[in-house]
Order: sequence, then structure tokens, then C-alpha cells
Amino acid sequence: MSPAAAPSAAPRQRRKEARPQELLAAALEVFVEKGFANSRSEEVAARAGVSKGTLYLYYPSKEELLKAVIRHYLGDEVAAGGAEIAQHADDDPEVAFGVLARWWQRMYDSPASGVFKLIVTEARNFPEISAFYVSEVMVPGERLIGQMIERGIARGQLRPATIAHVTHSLLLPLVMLCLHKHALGACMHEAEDMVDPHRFIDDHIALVVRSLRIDAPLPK
Amino acid sequence: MSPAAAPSAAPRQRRKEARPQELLAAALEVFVEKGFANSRSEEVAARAGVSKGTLYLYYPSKEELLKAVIRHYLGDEVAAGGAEIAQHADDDPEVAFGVLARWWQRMYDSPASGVFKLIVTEARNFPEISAFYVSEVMVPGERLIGQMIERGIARGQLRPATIAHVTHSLLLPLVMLCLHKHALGACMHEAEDMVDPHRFIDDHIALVVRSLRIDAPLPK
Amino acid sequence: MSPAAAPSAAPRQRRKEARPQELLAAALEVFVEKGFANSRSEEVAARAGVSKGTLYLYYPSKEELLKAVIRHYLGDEVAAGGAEIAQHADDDPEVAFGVLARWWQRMYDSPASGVFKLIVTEARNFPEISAFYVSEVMVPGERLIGQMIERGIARGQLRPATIAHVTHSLLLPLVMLCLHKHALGACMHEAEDMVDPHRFIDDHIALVVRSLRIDAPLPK
Amino acid sequence: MSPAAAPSAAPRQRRKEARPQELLAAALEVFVEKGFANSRSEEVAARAGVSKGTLYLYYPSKEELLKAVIRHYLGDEVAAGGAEIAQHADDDPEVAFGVLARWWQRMYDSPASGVFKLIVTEARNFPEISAFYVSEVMVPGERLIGQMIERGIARGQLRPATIAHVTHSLLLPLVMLCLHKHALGACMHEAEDMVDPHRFIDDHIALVVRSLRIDAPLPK
DNA sequence: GATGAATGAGCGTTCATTCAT
DNA sequence: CATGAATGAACGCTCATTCAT
Repeated sequence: MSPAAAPSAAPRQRRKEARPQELLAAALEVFVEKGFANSRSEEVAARAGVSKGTLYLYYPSKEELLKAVIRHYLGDEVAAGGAEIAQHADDDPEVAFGVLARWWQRMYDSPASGVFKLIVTEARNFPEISAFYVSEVMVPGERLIGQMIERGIARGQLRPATIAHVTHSLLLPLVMLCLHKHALGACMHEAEDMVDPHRFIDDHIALVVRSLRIDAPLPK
Repeated sequence: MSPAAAPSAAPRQRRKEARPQELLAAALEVFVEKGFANSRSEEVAARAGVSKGTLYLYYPSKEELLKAVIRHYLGDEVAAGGAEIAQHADDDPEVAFGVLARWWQRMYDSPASGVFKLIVTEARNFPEISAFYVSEVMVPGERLIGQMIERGIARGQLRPATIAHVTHSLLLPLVMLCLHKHALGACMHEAEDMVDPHRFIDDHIALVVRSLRIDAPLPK
Repeated sequence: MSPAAAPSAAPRQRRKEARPQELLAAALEVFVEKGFANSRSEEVAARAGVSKGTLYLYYPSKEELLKAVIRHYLGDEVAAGGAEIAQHADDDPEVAFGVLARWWQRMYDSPASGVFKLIVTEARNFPEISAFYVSEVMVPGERLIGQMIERGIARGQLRPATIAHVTHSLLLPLVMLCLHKHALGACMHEAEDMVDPHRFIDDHIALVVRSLRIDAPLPK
Repeated sequence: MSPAAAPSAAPRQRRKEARPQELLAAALEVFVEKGFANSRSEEVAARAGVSKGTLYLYYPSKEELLKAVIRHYLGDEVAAGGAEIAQHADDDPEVAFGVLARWWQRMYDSPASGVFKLIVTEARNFPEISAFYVSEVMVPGERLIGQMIERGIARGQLRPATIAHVTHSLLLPLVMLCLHKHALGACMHEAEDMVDPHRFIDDHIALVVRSLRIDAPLPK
């Protein structure tokens, strides 16, 4: 029945409740695509299927909308994911890193991957956002990975190493992959990019783990 | 009178020749700091010590200025550096990767490191910039590293691996480090960031190489 | 409160529909007064009683506004008038030229008379405008007059003559009168200008007709 | 020897003396072509073969340059021509009007014909120019023609008529022809314009005279 | 609530004018 | 005298935000 957009199937009441989420999704999309300063709030509203005025009924300004987008996509989705990984932190590294890989693969596939671009772009313009990201996402995230590695070292499965460095070696490419998806990746021809993201995530984590494994190398 | 504020010390001609470079440096600074769309051309001019109008004597529009910034800092500086690395591509991996590390350390220290942020931020808005970066920087750069690794494999010094993946594992954190410097890094207190960039560059490259070394692991 | 300054008397919808016409009228006024290049779009808006931004809600640029002004005041008003004259083209020259005279008298009195100044001023800057004027106004207008004269000749009421020249002798002063109204006429004291426009229009047309009448010359 | 522009053949001294005239000629050209407000003083300078700065050595501002252009091309050239016509004012109308026709033909061919466009365009913006034109050109010019006609009437060669109207019928098309040359005429294809200017000038004056001739009309 | 017409501060760009060389 | 680099006021246009309907 509904011609194109399924949402019209939902009664008005449901739509009204879903509005904030729809607005956040539309805002994420536009902000990531064009950059925050270059995004017109009218386009955000249009993509959410409402008028400009309605946007301001839910968020008092473009800047507050940005903050809400970031809080939503980092606070809820990432935190939830972090908890999942934390559950497996005590498992065998093989298993724990597998969980980690699958989490990043889902993150890469999700529109939420765009928030990293927003963080990189807007961190200096909105200190509040930086502070939120650092304290709520970066520090806990790095601590989580750091603990996984420390535990592996403690168990004698991994060789000693500078935790912070290894953590960065592990995570930075995964973040960068998400950035790439929404930056150059979005304007390259399909065939130009030689790397399959999911396989790269697996391979990269394996590469880092391999370089850390105590029993790994076992020379010729 | 005051020695510092004596522009008359620099004769007109001398200033005129230096202007383009000064403007590019100022533009890089402002664009990286605020984002391109959020930068006022007057601020670029002011940081270069000239008036708004003067900027337009050298670059016909803000957009052309951006392209010139990117061409200059990627085309000239990076290309020159790439040549240096290429010279050592045939040396022992240990040496070659050492040259690579030192090149990235210089890049990180230089303001040119900011171009990576511009690329990530503006790629989708300026396809011309993406095309330039991909064909002039990304592809040659990845090919260079790829060849270094392939040569190591051919010599039996490195184990076989998916070149593109390893290349990304090696390079993405270095790029990300540059992004970080101009994004979150610029709004964190000194002590908050646990990682020394130069040491991380060395460690990270070593980590990747170690995971590739045939004889690498060498137990505790 | 004050009856004059009660814009709320006009409901939004009503205003919106009237806006384009109001803006065109204001634009004609300002463009004719100051010249297009010398007109500030803010002044056009102000004379229409709206703000700068509102102008751009209806016309995408100052140049498009100019084109719309010319299309409106020539396309609509002139074309309509042309049809009226055409109806009388077959009547006795006396009658037909009388209709013509009254049409030019109304044109002179109307603000639309200013478009001739715009055409003269802007023809070279906007070829599109020239083309429109030539094909939609000048050529049909001259043809109309030309046919009136040819018919008079065919009937033996007027002596043979170079149609194009006579047409110009007839029309150019009428156009020039409109130019004068908005040029020098607008900055001369009332009494300085000795000529009453309506009477001149009658007299001029009579003068041209008299020189054409077959029964007029009668050689010495 | 001189590749394109003959003036370089003239020694510097001569050029220096000729400068003001060259600047006025260049200014007339550009102002007539683009309109005063739309003309860049740099282009005027360039067409005169000098730099922007030099222009300001001779005329203190763009506005003063405009006034000088108008004073020069109306004051000198027109006044001189007026005197010539005045000499023949007492001759037979046939002769006097012949002199008038040849004067307008020369005016039409000369770049000076462009001043009429400047007058029409800028009269309202520069009252000083209007006043000059009215008192130095328009009034004397109309008086001259008026006297020619009055004399013809007094001699019984021309029938009585409203002098001011006849004068306008005679002159306005000639002025309009000059305007046309620099407005629509400049952007029409050769063949589009059916009228040969010189022949039209002759024909138009003849048409007006014919309608005035005492032996002409002789009603039924 | 929802709309979208209206506002006006803000910024990119131009160009008349100045002045060190 | 002549130059052309530099200036900065001015103006076209955009878009976040408001508010009458």
C-alpha cells in the first residue's frame, strides 16, 4: 500500500514517537556526507520527511542536533557493544578478539560508522564533543582492549609490550577504515578499492595478535 | 620602529614572491583547525598578515585555495619524501622500514600532517581532490610499501601475506595518528594522551614487521 | 494599530501570492532609477516592504530578477496592448493611429515605460534580454506598424514609402520619450520641459501621417 | 615596426600629451559598452595602454573621468558641430537641413555617438551631468533647430506648427538611432537590422520637412 | 503540534583607490 | 612620472532560526 516509504504504514502516533530517532538518522547521514558546517538543516529535515520547523521542535539548534547525534550513536550503540566485548574479555584471546572483530564488522556496516568522521571533523570546534568522546568512548574502549592484552600477557599467552602502543596499533586501522568508508571510499569506483573491509578487519586483528603471541612465530 | 613589526624590512618584491607560500601555510592552518566550510577567508588572510583582498590576488576563490593547499602539501612535500623512501626500497627491510619510520615522524611533526584531515573532511565535497589524492598519493604510496613487502617475501625474509591488507595495517595507523594530532589531540591536555607519537611510529612499524618476519618471533 | 502600518491586515497567503508582483514593481522602479548594476538588491526588497532574504525566496538572483522584470512588463503588458492595436489595424488610418496614440500615452504614464531604459542600458550585458526584446517586442511591434502603413498604401490612402524608415520615424520618438521620462526628465524642473507628453504623442503621429497622406503633399 | 598599435611610433613626449585624450577615448568605449557602474577602471586603463595607477594621475576618480568624457565628447565635438549648423541656419531649409543630416551622419559614425547612451543611463545618478547636458547641449541644440524652423515659417516656406514638438519629432529619432547603435544594434546580427543609418537620417529629416512644407499638405 | 514564509547576521568576492617602489 | 601590490568598504547571496498560521 504505502508507495515508497514504509513509515507511512505506521500510525501517526508511532511516527511521532519515532521522530527523534528518524531525525538523528537523517542528521547523521547529512552531516557525514557534507560535513557539519556544510549541511543545511532543511536537508536534514527533508531526509527525515518533516519540515524545517519541525526539526526545531525536537532540537533547539543545529549544534544541539549534532551533539545529540554523537551522543546517540556513540553513547547507546557503542556502549552496548562495549559491554558485549567486556563479557568475553576473560575468554581465550582467540575468542575475545573474534568477538571484537565481529563487533567492528557490524560497526563498519552500520551508518553509525560515520560518527568517527564527525568526531575527527568537529572535535576542535566543539570541545564538549571531544570531552564526551574521550571520556565515554576512547578511554573506556582503549582500556577494554588494553585489559584484554594485559590479561593475555599475565597468562603468558602474549609477550610483554607497551599496552598503549599495541592498543593503538590494533584500533587505529579499524577507526581509519570507518573514516575511509565515508570519505574517499564514498567517491571511489567499486573496483578501485582492493580491500574487502570484513576480511581486512579479521586479517588486521590476526596480524596484531600474531605479533604478540608468545608461541606464535616459532622460527624455521 | 619596533624591529618585529617592521614589514618595510622586507622589500615589496621579496614579499610578493613569498606570499603564495605564506598564504598556503596560513590556509592550511585555518582549514585544518576549523574545517574548510567553517573557515573565513578573512581569517586566512589575517594569519598570513595581509588583508582579505590580497588573498584574492593570489587565489581566485576559497575553493581554489583549498586545492592549492592540498596540491602543495601533498604534491611537493609528500612526493619528495616518497622518492627518498623509494631509494631504500631495495635495502634490508630493517633499513627500509627505518627510513619509512623517520619519514612519518617528520611528516607527523610538520604542519603538512594536517592535509590528511582535509582529505578526510573534503573528499566527498571536492571529487577533484579525491581523484588527486588517490592517483598521486594513495596509490603510489601503497604501491611503494607493497613493493617493499613483496621484495622481503621474495627474499625469504618475510612470510607470504595479503599485500594490500598488510599495507593497510602498516599505514592506516600512521595516517590516523596525523588525523588525531589535528583533531582530538589538539583539544586534549598534554598528559591525557599516553602515547608519544615518534615512539609509537617506531613501535607500530616494528609490530607489523615482527608479525611478518619469518624468523621473527624469537621467543622470550 | 495604525491603519496604514497594519500588514497583519493582509493574511500570509494573500501576501505570498502578491509578492512576486510587488517585487517586480519595486525592482523596475529601482533598476530604472539607478541602473541595474548600481541597484542594491536590499533596496529593491526594502521598497517592496520585505527583507533582503525574502527577495531570494522568489527570484534566485539579481540577474534573474531583471529578466523577470523585463519579461513581465514587456511580455505581458506590451503584448496585451499590441493585440488591441492589431484589432484596429484594418480600420481607417485615422482611427488606427488614434488607437496607437492612446496606447503610447498609457504606456508613457505607466511605470512600464521604464523597461525601455532597461533594454537600452542592459542589452549588451544580457544577450538573452536583447534576443527576447528583438523577437518578442521589436520585430512584432514594427511589423504591426509596418502593416498599418502598407495597408494604407494599398488602399491608396498613403503614398508609397520605405516602410522600415517610416516605421522608425514613427516609433523612435515615442520610445525616446519614455527614455527621457526616466532619464533627464526625472531630473529636470517641471517647467524646464516645454513639451506635454500626451500632446506630443498626438502631434508626432499626426506629423508622420501628414507626411504620408496621398492628398497631402500635392507638388508645388 | 610597431607591431600592432601605431602610437608607439610616437615619441614618449607626444604620447604623454596625448594621454588624456587616449584615456577619454578608452573610457568612452568601456563605459558605453558595459555601462558606467559595470566598468572596471582597470579595463579603461588597459584599453588606453596604461596601468591602473596612471589613470589616477590624470583623473582623480572614476566619476570625474565620466564627467570629463561627457564634457569632452559633448562640449568640444558637439559644440563645434553646432556652430557649423548655425552658419547655415539662414540658408534655404533644403540646404540647412542637409547640413544637419550630414552632421548627424558623422555623429552616428563617430564613437562620440555613445555619449547619448551615457547621458540616458547616468543622468539620474549624476545631476551635474544632467545640468551640463541640458544647458550646454539640449537647450542650445533644440533652440538651433527651433530657429531653423521658425525662420522657415517666417519666410512662408513652412507651415506654422508647435516648434517644440516638431523639434522633438525631428531630433528624437536621431538621438535614438545613436542609442540603438550602442545598445541593441551592438548585439544583433548584421542582417537583422533592416535600416541603413545614413539613409534613415536623410529620409527621416525629409519626412519631417515634407510634413511641414507649406506647399506640401494642401488639404482636400 | 506542524508548517514554511520571513528575517537578518554572516561570509565570499569585487573593485575603486592608495602609495611604496 | 608610471607601476601594480595592497587595502577595505560594499554588495550578492545563504541559511539558521523564528513565528504567524
